[in-house]
Amino acid sequence: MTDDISTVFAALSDPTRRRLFEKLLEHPRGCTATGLAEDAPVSRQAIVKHLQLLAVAGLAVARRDGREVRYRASTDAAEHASTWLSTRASAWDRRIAALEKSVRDDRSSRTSGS
Amino acid sequence: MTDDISTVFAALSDPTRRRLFEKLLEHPRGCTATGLAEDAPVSRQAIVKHLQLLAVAGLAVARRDGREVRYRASTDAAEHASTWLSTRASAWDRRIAALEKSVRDDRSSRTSGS
DNA sequence: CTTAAGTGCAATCAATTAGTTGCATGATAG
DNA sequence: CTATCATGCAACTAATTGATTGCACTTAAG
Repeated sequence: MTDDISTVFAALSDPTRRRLFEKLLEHPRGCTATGLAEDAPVSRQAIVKHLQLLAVAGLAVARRDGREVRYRASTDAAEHASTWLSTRASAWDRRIAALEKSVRDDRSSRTSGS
Repeated sequence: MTDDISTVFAALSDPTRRRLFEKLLEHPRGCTATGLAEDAPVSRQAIVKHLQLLAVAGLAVARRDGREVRYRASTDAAEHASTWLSTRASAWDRRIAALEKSVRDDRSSRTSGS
């Protein structure tokens, strides 16, 4: 799972982490782990680990500011993953269309041949 | 993780599963677990479990055909996840633009006020 | 300086997960 | 019918993961 896109999908597969990511998206100035832990049902340490995972995945960036660490969202990885998905979805659509066309062609050639 | 989109991201977070998904995308007619296991480094049972996870996530559909079960790709879940990501990425872009604008406005008002 | 707030590190724990193996079941070709 | 091929089911293992707790470190505030 040391793969690049694997870490992005893994990070997003956890609801707590998705909620954190969305919290970060709402606050362009960034959030601290302690602040986020205040209205979360889990401990600060759990939040910290989630934020670090988001950072490793490229979905968040950490920056030290005095005695606090502010995490802010980063959308490059999200866009990359989104593209990965939509590329494959449309490749599938093309293949399905080609398959249906070949079925039609096959049927019409057999019809004309008989 | 019983969440809907969680299962999609979790399914895609595993490289073996992504490779299977891409194999399915290449074969509109579908593949069997046994066939896929032939050129995979893991056992048939491992493949079956991965395919079942893909199916639960909505990335694949299983259909019985005689004594074999053919799995074929399904892109609804992929498109849903892709949209989830791109929606948030663009929301972030809007917020950043608004923040930068407010910073500009604040600076110009202070400049004109002094 | 002393205190308190925010963070970092490490050990621990329960649950989940990717993988294996062995055997049972079901459908098809001779 | 029988042999065979593709699945299905179940038990088991090792590694990973989400979460906790306790304590040490650093920075700002009184």
